[in-house]
Amino acid sequence: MGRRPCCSKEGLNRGAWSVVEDQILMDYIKLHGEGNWRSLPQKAGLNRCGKSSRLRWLNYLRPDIKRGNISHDEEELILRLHKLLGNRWSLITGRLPGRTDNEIKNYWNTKLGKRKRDHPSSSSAPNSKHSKQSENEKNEPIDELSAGQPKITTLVRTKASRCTKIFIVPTQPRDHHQVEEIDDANAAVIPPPNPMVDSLVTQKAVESEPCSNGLSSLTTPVEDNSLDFIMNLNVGDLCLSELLGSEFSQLWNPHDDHEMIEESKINGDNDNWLCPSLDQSIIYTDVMPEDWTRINYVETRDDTVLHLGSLASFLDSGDD
DNA sequence: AAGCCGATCAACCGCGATTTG
DNA sequence: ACAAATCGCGGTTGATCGGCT
Repeated sequence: MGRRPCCSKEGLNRGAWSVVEDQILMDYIKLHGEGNWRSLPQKAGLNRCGKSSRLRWLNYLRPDIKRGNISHDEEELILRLHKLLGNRWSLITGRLPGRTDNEIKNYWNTKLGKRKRDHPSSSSAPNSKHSKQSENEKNEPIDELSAGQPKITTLVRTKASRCTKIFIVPTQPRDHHQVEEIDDANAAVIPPPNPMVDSLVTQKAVESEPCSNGLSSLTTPVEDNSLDFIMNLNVGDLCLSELLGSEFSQLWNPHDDHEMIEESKINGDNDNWLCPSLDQSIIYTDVMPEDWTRINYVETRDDTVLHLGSLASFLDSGDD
């Protein structure tokens, strides 16, 4: 694929931006909007390459950028999201309105990463030029999602995939170890794109490595307790990212099962239901809304299993 | 005062992904 | 279907600053 270097032109300004350059760029974008970065500098009368202009705008000049120190809450969130997502700065930034990925990345590398180094008992490895990560550590978030949960021996990945099945636990005890297959026709999903989280974390399926909570394969019922069972729900093209873009703490709250599920039967002309906690994703299934709160595992298309309960408690807790 | 060093952060670079023609 | 153009991301660099000797 042919690809010209961005700044092949000789004589372009480089390095720090001057006040005048900033003003020119801001004025131009105010008038013409963002985009067309390659041609923007020429049209705006800037002696910069498009890439540099874009970066300057996104990381510094954008009006919605939040200035000032990272708050304690933001820091906590960064720590938790980094555990979850690894060095997916753009995703992490998506949860921190007004912050830029560059800012969060720098903050991590200089403050949080250093702190982690100083306290090696903590989970995430730093990623700094002063202390390079090993290949194994690099970009690989640490699996602490199951902290406080039944232990699952898993590898956490930040790889996009789509979920194909959801395992849920019913409110009322039903036939023990019952497995239901939902008709594909009732399993279409039309989720809107979620700009906040477009990727996800999956946990490697544990087919050959039974974990303590009893999940040993995708077809073997979970045995959290004697009343639990797995409903094998085919949700078609449900993108797992939509699930992950939702509030798991709300999705998974065993003490407050029905809170998030409102009267949301769609149109009243079919048996499909909207799960409001899934970031307005519309999920058409035969499953009654109350069952959504007990989603326990999501199996993805690449045979990985996401343990939603672990994620929920992880996102819910402020602990390390 | 001068030099060194570490911390910080804006900016650059390379590359994969996506869009466009 | 393909190539080119563009975008966006994550890793890295380098200028600057402040503290220390």
